[in-house]
Amino acid sequence: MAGNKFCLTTPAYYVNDVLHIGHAYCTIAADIIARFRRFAGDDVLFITATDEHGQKIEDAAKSAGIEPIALADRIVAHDKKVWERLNISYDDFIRTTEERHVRTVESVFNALYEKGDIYKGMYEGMYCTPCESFCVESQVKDNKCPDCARELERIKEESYFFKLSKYREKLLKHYEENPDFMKPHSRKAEMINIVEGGLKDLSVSRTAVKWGIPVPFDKKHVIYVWFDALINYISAAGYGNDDKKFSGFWPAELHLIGKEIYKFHVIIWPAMLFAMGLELPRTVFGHGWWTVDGEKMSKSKGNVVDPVKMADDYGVDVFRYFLFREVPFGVDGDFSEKALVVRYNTELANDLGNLLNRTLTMLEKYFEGKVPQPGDSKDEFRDMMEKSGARTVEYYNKYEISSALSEIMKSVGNANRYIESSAPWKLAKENREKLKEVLYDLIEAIRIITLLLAPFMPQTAEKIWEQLGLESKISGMTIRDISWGGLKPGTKVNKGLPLFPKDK
RNA sequence: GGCGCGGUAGCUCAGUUGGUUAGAGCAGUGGAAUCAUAAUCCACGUGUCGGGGGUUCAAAUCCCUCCCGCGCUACCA
Repeated sequence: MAGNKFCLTTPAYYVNDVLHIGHAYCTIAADIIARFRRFAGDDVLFITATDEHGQKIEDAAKSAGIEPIALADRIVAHDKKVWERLNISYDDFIRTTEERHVRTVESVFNALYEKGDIYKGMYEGMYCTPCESFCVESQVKDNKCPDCARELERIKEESYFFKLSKYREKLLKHYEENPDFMKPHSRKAEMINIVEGGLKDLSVSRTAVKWGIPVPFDKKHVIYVWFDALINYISAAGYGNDDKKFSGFWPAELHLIGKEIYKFHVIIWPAMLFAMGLELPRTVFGHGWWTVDGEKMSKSKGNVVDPVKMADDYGVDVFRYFLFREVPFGVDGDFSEKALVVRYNTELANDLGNLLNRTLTMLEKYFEGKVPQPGDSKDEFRDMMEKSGARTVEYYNKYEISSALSEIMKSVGNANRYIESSAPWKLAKENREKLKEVLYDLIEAIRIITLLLAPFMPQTAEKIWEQLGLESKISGMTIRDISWGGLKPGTKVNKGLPLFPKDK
């Protein structure tokens, strides 16, 4: 496992909108996995991106009275601050307006054109002149525009097409042979149906749009934003600009995305990669969506959750914890501050925070704050904790990060129960040797729990680490350090303030 | 319309390839304990597993059908 190259990505976020809980959710998930992979010894390339071309940006810039690139610059600066605030450890942040990306897109477009997988044709569709846009035909009723309800006309427009249809069988074969290509599995059937039902070639250029990457050999066309944006994954991985890097990091292990853009990532993008002769990412994981207090999130309702505000009000780690604790990773869920406060009080303050606090207090009280010499017998508690740790690692490996977190919290529960059943306060009077064993077990269990929890709550983990009195930095720890017995007897603990105070 | 995903305890949800009296957390009630942020631990659930039908020795789990909620339906992300 050690030394594996591990590339993972978030989507390229469109810069016409301010980041909300949905973007944060996806990026934090990627961050958790990236942190775990580094912990597991992998050489990680964690890529996030912004998608900056297209009609929407052009329009937004116009109404703001600035150039599109100026608008994008502004949003990008903001996004970077948000990611910093949320403790996102990305290795690369690529913008689709960057030179390295533009050149890659151009060369891909050229290559596919030469190969014949991109060809010039006519796009025919229902066009709404006032909206200046084509409408999705299946949504058109009575020849009226679904957006503005005005009359549509059927028009033809010159366009370049990507031969998506050519890759139908190859895609189906790939799905068949790689059961973990699409995760979670509940999203699979629909995609297979779509592909089986037949694929139409995809229009990949626009003449009405100005803000984008021009087709290299036909400048009146601009490359369709999706075709452009998807390529960010390989331009950031080094394709066309750093071959050595690219050969190490591609194929990506994981594309993390929201379910709304699943189709682009399991049908269109793989077909593009086939056309380029590149390998497909190992896994595309489509996570669910958040509602807020039971309602759909929307600007008009004014209930859009601002991740920075949540981090300010409750703490970054608490927010990160909640997102993956409340809802199984992959399905839809509901966000509410009320639920967040309940989890804070019960699980973080009462269970985890108090576990650390009571254990350190006993250590101070009975052993002057020094970790005692453990017994050499392998007890039931230790066995249980080791098994739980192994399960946690398995879940991480499968990207079932909510299950990983849930397993960690089970360990916390086990430790609290162990205190009750062994009653150290009695042992202090009756059985000094046994007391040593129990307290060593507890403090060692906390150390391991902290390592496993660190990808979710990096700052909290550091704080616990300090309180445990450990000299080495937690960031330097590896997966080998979760094996039992790593804590040296004699270590002087350093009890501090409660991790999760309850005066909220 | 087509395709897909859901409908399990008051609430939020787990339930792998069908198999002992259907589980967890939260909330509620009672109790124990005192190391601790009055935190912790234990005990307590007559749930039509959306409705109906079927397959089977056996179904929340497979098949059919109906009802309800949600999403997608391809190129203004």
